[in-house]
Amino acid sequence: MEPKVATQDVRSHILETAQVIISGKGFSAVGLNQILQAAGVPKGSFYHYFGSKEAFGEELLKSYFADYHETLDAMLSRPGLNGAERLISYWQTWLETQSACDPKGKCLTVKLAAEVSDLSETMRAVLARETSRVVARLEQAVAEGIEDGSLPATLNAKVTASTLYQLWLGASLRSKIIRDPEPMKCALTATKEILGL
Amino acid sequence: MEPKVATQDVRSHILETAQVIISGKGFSAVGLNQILQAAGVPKGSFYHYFGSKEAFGEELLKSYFADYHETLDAMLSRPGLNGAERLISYWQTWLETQSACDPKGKCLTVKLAAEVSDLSETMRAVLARETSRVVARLEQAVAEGIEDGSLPATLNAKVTASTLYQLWLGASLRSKIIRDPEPMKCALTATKEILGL
DNA sequence: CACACTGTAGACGACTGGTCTAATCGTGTT
DNA sequence: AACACGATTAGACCAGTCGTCTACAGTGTG
Repeated sequence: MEPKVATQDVRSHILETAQVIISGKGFSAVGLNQILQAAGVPKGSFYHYFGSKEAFGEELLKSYFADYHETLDAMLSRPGLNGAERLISYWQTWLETQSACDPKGKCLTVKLAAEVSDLSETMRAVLARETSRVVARLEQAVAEGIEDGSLPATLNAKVTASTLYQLWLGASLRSKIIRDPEPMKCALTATKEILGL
Repeated sequence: MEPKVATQDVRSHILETAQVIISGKGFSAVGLNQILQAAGVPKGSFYHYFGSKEAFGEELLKSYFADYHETLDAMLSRPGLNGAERLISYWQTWLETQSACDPKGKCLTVKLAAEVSDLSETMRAVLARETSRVVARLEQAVAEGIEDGSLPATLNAKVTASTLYQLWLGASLRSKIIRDPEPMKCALTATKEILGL
């Protein structure tokens, strides 16, 4: 017998299970059945926790980004490093997690952005809002790097953050296509170049 | 009554119709019925021309890239411009076509890469091969720019081409998410920067 | 005319999709 | 012990999926 879990945990358990599956197969291509079967939750329960598949997708993204922001902020606040080093450590981590096979760490933005943006307005809105927050946090980090002198003062923090985020989004996409981390390595080189390092 | 069309045209007609629909809704989310109804072609014909939905997807990508390579090559061969100008004109065009509403011009790579890469090995292979050809053509263009002196000789053609392609892939993705061409404008600025213009 | 062949036509099968209603379960109160 | 009531679930539901299959139209050839 499975250990009994509190009600809120069922919800999170569905979300966690789904994240792994969906980050692999996408949103439309995955049925509720598959997710619920994997989670060991009966189909009837789904609509007790979520209003619809779309609402569920929204929650999935929200919970994913909640984690993401936390990790991101931790990395960009790490003491003992200057601004430039903190930024590079972030992208170094990106490279590593996205190269690894572990589906748990795969980026949902890369996987779902194109598919979901034309499919669900609410899900797109979550992606828009949350990725903007990521870029804003990166912008802050760039500004800090300029402040502490580890980055050239000639940089425009906003544009630089945007550019780098886009570069890495695209690099991840291309790595996905060719099944090789080389594009992300290339992106890391370019990142250092752009940051004047 | 519809005008009678030659047999080969039915095949292309299906492909053209599908491209518009799929570049909007994605691959998994679109059913054969929808495509065939829009094209005015019965289901029986579909399986006469294509072995399966997946095989069809492969052909769709191939035909898309056939056009793409042609346009790309035309743009990067245009006489009267130096290497740098030809490159910029390509990205200027990218910005315009992807900002426009016309679904006919939407980039299938941006739309399908993430979805398809984990869904169909054969479709992924087409994407891998064809995007590599695009990058190779860009690399050649960068090399020409260095040759004719319109680009700095310090550039590494291969890395630069890769980086720029990835940057634009990501910029398009982010523009899709936030429904605003601003990321691509930012990419254009960054492109000029990277090219030393 | 008879035949073969290419392509059209769409009904059909087996199955899966998301959704919802109606019943069951669990727990706390009387 | 009996009840009530919300939390949870089983399973029906139908629309839609891809793919198959048979029937047939049109054309060119012998």
